[in-house]
Amino acid sequence: MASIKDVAAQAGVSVATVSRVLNSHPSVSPDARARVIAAVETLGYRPNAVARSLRTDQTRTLGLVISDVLNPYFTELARFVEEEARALGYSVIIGNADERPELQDHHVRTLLDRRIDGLLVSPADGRSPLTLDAARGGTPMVFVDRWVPGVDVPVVRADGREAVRDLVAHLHGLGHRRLAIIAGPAATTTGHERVEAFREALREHGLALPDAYIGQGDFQADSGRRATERFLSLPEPPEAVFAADNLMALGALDAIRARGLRVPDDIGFAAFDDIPWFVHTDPPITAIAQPTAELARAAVRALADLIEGRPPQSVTLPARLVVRRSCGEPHDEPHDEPRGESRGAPRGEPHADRGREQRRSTP
Amino acid sequence: MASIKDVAAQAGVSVATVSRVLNSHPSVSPDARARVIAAVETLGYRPNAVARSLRTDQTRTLGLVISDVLNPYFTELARFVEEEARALGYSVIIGNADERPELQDHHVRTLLDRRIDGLLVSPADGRSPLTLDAARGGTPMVFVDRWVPGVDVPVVRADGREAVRDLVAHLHGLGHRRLAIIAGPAATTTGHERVEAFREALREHGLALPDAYIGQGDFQADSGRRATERFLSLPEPPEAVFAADNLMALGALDAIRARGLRVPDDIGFAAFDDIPWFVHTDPPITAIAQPTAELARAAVRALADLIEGRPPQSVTLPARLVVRRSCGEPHDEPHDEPRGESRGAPRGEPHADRGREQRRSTP
DNA sequence: CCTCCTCGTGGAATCGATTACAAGGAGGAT
DNA sequence: ATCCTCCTTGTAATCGATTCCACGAGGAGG
Repeated sequence: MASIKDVAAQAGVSVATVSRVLNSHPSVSPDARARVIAAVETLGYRPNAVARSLRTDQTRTLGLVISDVLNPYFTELARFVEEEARALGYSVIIGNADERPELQDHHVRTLLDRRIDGLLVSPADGRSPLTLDAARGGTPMVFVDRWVPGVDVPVVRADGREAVRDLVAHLHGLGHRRLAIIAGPAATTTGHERVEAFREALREHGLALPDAYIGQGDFQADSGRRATERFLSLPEPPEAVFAADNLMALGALDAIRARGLRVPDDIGFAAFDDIPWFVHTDPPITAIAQPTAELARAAVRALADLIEGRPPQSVTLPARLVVRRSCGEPHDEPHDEPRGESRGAPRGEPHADRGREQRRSTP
Repeated sequence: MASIKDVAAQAGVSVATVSRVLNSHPSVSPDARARVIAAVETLGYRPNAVARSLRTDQTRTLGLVISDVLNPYFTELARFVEEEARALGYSVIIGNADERPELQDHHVRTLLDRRIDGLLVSPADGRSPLTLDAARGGTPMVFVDRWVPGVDVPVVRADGREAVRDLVAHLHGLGHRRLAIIAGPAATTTGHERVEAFREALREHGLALPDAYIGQGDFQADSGRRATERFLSLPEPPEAVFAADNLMALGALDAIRARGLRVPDDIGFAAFDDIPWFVHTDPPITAIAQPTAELARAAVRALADLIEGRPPQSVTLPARLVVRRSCGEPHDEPHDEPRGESRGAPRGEPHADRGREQRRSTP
């Protein structure tokens, strides 16, 4: 592969001049510039990013460590992160922790070894010392979605408290009283925050959240399945189950279906994180949607600010409840309402069924 | 951040010795080795991968350019690719082309600039000259899933021909005669191969595939929606629709639902690519499943072979039909069969509903 | 006791860029 | 004509590693 020396030789100038042309430094004569450009063209030269990074001590690369690529929420996040980063002139390297702390460490280490300019982390485990060392060691870092309390790192996340309150009001309004939750790992903020928000919302309705109604999950489908099986085996099983992420929701649905039960007739159901498929499940699933694109953009901007020496901003955006049919039919709608063509969604709507959905802001 | 010089100074040896210890070169005295290791420890030294890459001319990194991260099939592929690569001592950088040729070019260029050791590509557009130039330019490359004919690059892919034939037999057996397909872009191999397989299978049953029954999609949900709307507006709409990937399937379901039609009663439905959610849709969707993990592993191994100078192997694995209920109830099963606990799947089954599924190999 | 090998070690070149510094030439002001 | 600027250019140092080569010490063999 051609190097800068080859270009210099071909253009009859020194490597310094070639470099100046490449970096659009002003003091290069039009003649030299033209000759360099021609040489670059004929040789098909592309600067070696590795060498450049070594010299300039910057890679124009961001690391993104997410907890689980197979989780559509994180996939979407990753996609928007890359988009915004590209707009700001950065590349993104994704590390998938698979909800395993040691894998998270592996990726953080690898990314640090590659001297990425900054790190976007959604910690699978807040206790990993490696990540915190990196932050203290001066690596620009921003937490997305999940964070670690007590560390001086900007946080970009969604606040589901209001939406959870709306959800509980919705469930309560439909007559459900025994409400259970499948929680994420306690080592993650999203793991216990969602439980606390749920517990608090229940209290507002004079309801308790017994331990038996808290399933310990790990944000993976299997744990949702197991927790739900346990719920259903209880002498007094819950009337509605709330899964704290969409993968555990998948597992929970598996378990409910395996029992031969029907949602919402036999049991109400809702999930955190909204994904396109929730419109097409049987029945469509009531979910709490996060503003993923905005989160991604805010996180990248905060990280870029940190890297480029501007003051970064922590951001918290509200999640919102999207009501569908998995908790029961709303009272004000007839049960066997005809579904004609007239109900078709207008063009441009991302999902046709959204016409039936009700969005809640505050009750 | 500490460099190799700092370690050398701390250990009282030269940088050469430090480097030898780091690369476990045999001729280092036990004493020196111990001092270096201690120095590395106290300084928290980690070798700079950028500098190392510049010198050794290898990055131990693979590039993976996929057509769309939001497509669960590719996400899964990416996950397994990273897993296998990690096992072989490589990192992976993912580039998401979003089905846009110019974005694919952007990522290929960026990855090449970073001097990745090899490239795994699922071409969004076979006509992109950049990718082919790279292949001819000597960059180790392997095509996954999609490929470009007439280029000397190993291909790892699934062959859906048999499974499509099984699907058509299944549809025919359920009485469907007017069958339509939502195709992917003609510029991709998977785009036209699936149509050809479908057409051929229809011919075996004496059925034709009129142009009106071929929807031109682009592997994105929206195109599936539009194609399906067009099908349903036909004077003689198809009795069953086959979507060539899971995202177009999502769009197609949106369109069917918007019309107030029911699957499978009003229209039969099937899709290429099986995803976990297909078990929980209304109704569960009959799909053609690809052996994603095996494809990913084979692709990474082929690429590693190429990089490390061994002869690489092209691999083609069969896809297989997974029958659920979206094409109609199988004749030999009662329609309103009771769903008791006895039908629950055994523990350990990834998805509970699989108990109901029938796997076909050949009709 | 001398020679030859082996082993451990350090010096220095190298990878491909960027950039500080010096130097040469052109042009304007005096 | 001389001096001073400004503009352009090249030489060489540098980033942090790896690795070739040379050198000295020490042991084996003659």
